[in-house]
Amino acid sequence: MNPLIPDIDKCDCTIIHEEVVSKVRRHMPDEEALLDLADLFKVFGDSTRVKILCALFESEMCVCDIAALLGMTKSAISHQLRILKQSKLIRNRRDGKVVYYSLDDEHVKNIFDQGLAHVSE
Amino acid sequence: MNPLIPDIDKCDCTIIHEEVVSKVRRHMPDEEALLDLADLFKVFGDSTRVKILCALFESEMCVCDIAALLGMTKSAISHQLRILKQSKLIRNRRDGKVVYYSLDDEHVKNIFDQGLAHVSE
DNA sequence: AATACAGTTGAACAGATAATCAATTGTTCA
DNA sequence: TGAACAATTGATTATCTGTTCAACTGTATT
Repeated sequence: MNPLIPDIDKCDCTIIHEEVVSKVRRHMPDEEALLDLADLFKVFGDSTRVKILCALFESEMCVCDIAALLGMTKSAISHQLRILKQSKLIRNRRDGKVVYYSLDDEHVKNIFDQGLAHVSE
Repeated sequence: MNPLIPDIDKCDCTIIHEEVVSKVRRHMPDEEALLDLADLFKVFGDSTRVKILCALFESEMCVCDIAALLGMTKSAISHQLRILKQSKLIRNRRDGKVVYYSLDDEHVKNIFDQGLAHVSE
């Protein structure tokens, strides 16, 4: 094995631009950060969750409200709210029988705006 | 059917905050834009594609380079590059036998930076 | 205590998805 | 022309994921 090109023995091809690969490798974020980043975008990658987040940009809402807004069952919404909460994107508070959900992150709006800028081109 | 609350007959619950729901509904982006937005984030929601995009932040790369960098087969990389290209996030140019890929969108970096800001908290 | 209702949960099913493998295309060079 | 290699493609398979359904929890009200 060529000692100059470690960690790439799994690749089924000849290295064409060795300097480029090692330069890029030095600048890449940690593996763990990239996995977390992909997981975050995975949460954004569902239209139901996107709609929920967009709704919460405007106002705090209870599960019933969101279900009515999106024309879906409370169960389906609740499952998605759980995922959004696990990702620390939303928070909730209980008032009697009603549970209100709201945004818990200031980055989401920026991310969505940039995303909308891309898709509307 | 109550004419004051259209479009929500599929919901299995009593409307609790009718004013909130209709106010939010007025401010929501178009259904189509939200579906496109979710599809865009779906593309970002895979660690292989995230790594490819991060790599291309640094430098134009050929399929071989990317495969070597990530320790994956050219085939697997090529499949993902196709998805990224369909989403107009990257472009390519051919030089002889080699195909070089590079970024084709200025929003991606901003989106990733905001995303990394969220996950690193 | 009993009823009503907002919300949650877990199992199950259908649809989507990413890596693998084998076959193929496209280009260079001898 | 044919060998070599970068890259692409389609089918297959294992895995993941979102909704549905039924059962359940928690709180208020009578």
